[in-house]
Amino acid sequence: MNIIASLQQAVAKVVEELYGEPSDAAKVLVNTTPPDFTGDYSIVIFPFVKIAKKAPDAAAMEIGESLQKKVPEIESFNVVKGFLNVEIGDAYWKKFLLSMPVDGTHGSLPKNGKKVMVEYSSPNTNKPLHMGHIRNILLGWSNVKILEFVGYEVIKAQIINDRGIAICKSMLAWKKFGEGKTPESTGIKGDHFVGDWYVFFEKKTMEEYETWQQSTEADKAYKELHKEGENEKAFFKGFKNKWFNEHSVLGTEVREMLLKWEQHDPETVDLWKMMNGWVYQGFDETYRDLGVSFDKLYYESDTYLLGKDIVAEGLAKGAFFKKDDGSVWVDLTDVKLDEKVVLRADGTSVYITQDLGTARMRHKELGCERYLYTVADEQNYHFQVLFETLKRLGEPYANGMHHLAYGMVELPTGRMKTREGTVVDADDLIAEVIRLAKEQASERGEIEGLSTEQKQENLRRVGMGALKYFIIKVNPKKRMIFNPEESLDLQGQTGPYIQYSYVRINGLMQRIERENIDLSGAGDYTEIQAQEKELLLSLHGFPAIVQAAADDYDPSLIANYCYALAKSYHRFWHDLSIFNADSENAKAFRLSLSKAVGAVLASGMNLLGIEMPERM
RNA sequence: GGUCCCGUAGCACAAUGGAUAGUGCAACAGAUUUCUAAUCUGUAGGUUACAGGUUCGAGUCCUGUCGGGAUCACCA
Repeated sequence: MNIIASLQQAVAKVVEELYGEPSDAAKVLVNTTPPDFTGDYSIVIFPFVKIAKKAPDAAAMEIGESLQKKVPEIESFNVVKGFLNVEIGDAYWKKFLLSMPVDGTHGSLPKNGKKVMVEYSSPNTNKPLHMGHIRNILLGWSNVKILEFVGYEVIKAQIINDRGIAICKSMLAWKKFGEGKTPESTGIKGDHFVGDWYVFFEKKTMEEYETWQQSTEADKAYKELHKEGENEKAFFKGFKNKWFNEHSVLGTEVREMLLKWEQHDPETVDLWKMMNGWVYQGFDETYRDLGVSFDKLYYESDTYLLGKDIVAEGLAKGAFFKKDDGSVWVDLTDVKLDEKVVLRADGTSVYITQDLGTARMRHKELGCERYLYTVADEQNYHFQVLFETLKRLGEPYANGMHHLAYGMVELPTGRMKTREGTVVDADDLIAEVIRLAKEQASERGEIEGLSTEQKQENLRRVGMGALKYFIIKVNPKKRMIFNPEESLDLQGQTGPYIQYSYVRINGLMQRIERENIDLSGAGDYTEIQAQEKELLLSLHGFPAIVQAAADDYDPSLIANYCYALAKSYHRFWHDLSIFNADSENAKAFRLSLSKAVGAVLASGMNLLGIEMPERM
């Protein structure tokens, strides 16, 4: 058994024996001892002083003495201000190290037979992926890996928002002004190509709007509708949506196009398929660069009409009610949410209608125990409403629903805005960080003995490691500020820092192989140093970190863990000789320790979707 | 205005209610006859927004104030 669990149980037992009151072993607090104190683990004694009817230090001494008799691994203990610090004997640590798997399975759990779906990315097809998508994708992917690691079968899914007015704007712009150009003919990546036409549409619309503002019609609208003291500029800014819906030629045309699409007009559907096809080719490339994939693709064009049957059921069950105009609502005011419409008066769906339908359809298809929706926290309210509504409908999977919410990514100048051109494009960012890695590598001089392809691949991993680590290390729930210029450091608390410690270990492992070094003396090493103990404690704690990350859906815990482990390793490397160690046993031990650290680093980073370079 | 989230060093981020609030960047000063210096060591930087409360113990929990953000569409 894990020593921490042993300590917890022993403490609970000792407390009961000494003071006659049972206590919960799981609630006994065992921390790693801070560096300034002696010991490996510290047990917090304060919770027991009341029942002990003694001063904290006296109770701690008493518990410590009984504990030492019960737990043979305890070598010594000391008491400081109500903390019981225990030191674990080297025998335990050596045994731990030699029994720790180095094949990447340390901390993993056997298959538990349960299924989880993780939905992530879920882009719109009218524009390329940006910084915000990257956070979403890395978070989703990382959760997939972590859940698999602790035993779940995970289904990776995305819903592609492939329909609606937005994609029609791109389609219309291309049809009117595209002159038959294609991504192929222009050499522009498909998703960017289609996104460019969306932007072009917006530009043309603005031109039309500005021209219209000179018309007598506009003059009339201003005179009739402007607020007291509102000048023309302010008025027309606020009037834009109304103008687009009621006066714009392009607006009319694009709405006609959407209508044609909904009526399955063959020409429109063909155009839609062709342009979305371009977008998917582009997305595939970005997903490949990010190293992610999906098991299930859902298209909004297939799901947007779902959910009406559920609404009818809900109405019959009395979970929903109908208003006089025929619209259907759910009343959630008793749980501090509002009344929400679930079906329009004309019988057409709203956003939540299709989400209700999609949830049921997916459960029927996948039968998962849990469903995770990786979506930005601006939709918190929507998911509260969705999940609560599913519960009221009595859907059997409703309690397994979870909104994996994450904070928005902002720039130092504020939110990213398409219109202001401040959106950080995903592909640009990926290219830039790899370029940066190459630039910095060339300043460091050549690595010998590698082919050009190997070098390129290593540097790609370094660049992507920097980018991914920078994003995934932040607690997902928090908003994050992304500074593209300053943020992609390759020094300090970064992906490359961790990768570098792995590369150092990799060098050792190659030498072990080259020189056919025997590691069997590791168990006979007798003087574990502080730097070594630090590593052992860290390796020992990895499974608990993974479990916490899985429980909280929080990969940043693993990111911070990997950094701490790498930092300990760099210090160990600096302070202690490995191949030139004082004894053969020390050498064997340090090499074994290095091997274990390398395995856990690679495994931890893999859970974050980060690959390790062999050399750098 | 209602609801929810956030406020930690110049900046970016840590800290299951536990010891003296940590780490990186930026700044300054050092370390390479030794397994890769994308490394290591040191200096400086804090009334954890503010005011109360609960607790043996509060950055963390509760209340209020101030500041920031999200959301409250028959949009998605």
